[in-house]
Amino acid sequence: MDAEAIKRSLEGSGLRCTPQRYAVMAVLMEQTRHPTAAEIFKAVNRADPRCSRATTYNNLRDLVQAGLVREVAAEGRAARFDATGIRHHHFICDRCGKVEDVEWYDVPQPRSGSLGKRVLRECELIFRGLCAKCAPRRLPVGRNGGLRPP
Amino acid sequence: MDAEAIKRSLEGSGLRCTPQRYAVMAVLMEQTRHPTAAEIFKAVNRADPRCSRATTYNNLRDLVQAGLVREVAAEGRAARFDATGIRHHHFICDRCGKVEDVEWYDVPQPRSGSLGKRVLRECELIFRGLCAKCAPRRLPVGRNGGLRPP
DNA sequence: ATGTCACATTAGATTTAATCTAAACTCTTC
DNA sequence: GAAGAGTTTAGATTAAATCTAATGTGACAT
Repeated sequence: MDAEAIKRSLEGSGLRCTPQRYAVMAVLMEQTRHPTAAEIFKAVNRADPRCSRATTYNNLRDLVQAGLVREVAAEGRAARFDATGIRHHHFICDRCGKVEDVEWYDVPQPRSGSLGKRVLRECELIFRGLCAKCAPRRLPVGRNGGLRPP
Repeated sequence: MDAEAIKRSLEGSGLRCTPQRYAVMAVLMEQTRHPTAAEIFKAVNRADPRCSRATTYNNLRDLVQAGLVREVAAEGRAARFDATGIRHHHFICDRCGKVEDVEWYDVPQPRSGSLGKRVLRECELIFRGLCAKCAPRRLPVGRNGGLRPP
């Protein structure tokens, strides 16, 4: 995505396009994987050493609130983020913890009643296993994770 | 689950049934929700004030390694755990962050090819929205935004 | 242009979660 | 009862995230 588009999407959400905010957004969009907040800070701070940690975290919070960025559910202690506009599922590597995108497809709704009084907004799939990089070294001793055969 | 069953499942996995290990397991099994490591430590430590933090974390790690407990994928910085009895999906509340179980059902596999060289072990669904407690009020995250409750 | 006000940013301190360390304890087996 | 693997402990340490209080910036009404 080009600079203008980032600028427009920020301002469309009522956020000023400051250099720091822009940098956070740009780092997130050029990544295919989902960096942690700390990684984003390092990348932004490397590009402009005057950008502080608090600003990165504040901007991340603001971007999530504005809906331009999502926090990704994953194990591990560091929050991971995701700015891609396209819907996708996630694949988490058992071995290295990386979070990758998996092409989107629709998922059947839960049996009516099993959600009770809850209000459903969205749902996504989390796949687990070994990523392309970790897979060749050793095959897992896994059980079938409830997958329906094709 | 009763005490004997916990003891047996620990020993079946090659883990000694120590009072501390037992306590961690018991706390996890009596919870319908998925406590964070810190909450588990507090609960175990309240029951037996002599149980240290490191032991709780060690035991949690050992139990996950033995496959008796799973770490649950969720936003937020604290690891959440789940004594894997029955398979289930997860519902995460947008407002209060609680993680609840949703009845299990099988999920269709991704289109062949979209996983590439990755090795799939399991998959689960993550639903997002408002939990039964938060749904009726529709208030912003955190505190009451100055509105009088209904 | 200048004063003002809301929004942003900053360095550094603080809080919180998790992990590490080194010593001590406890079973089990010989 | 000595040896040794496996556990536990208190406290120190690391790492991530957040808070604080001061400062900077830009829009805009006067």
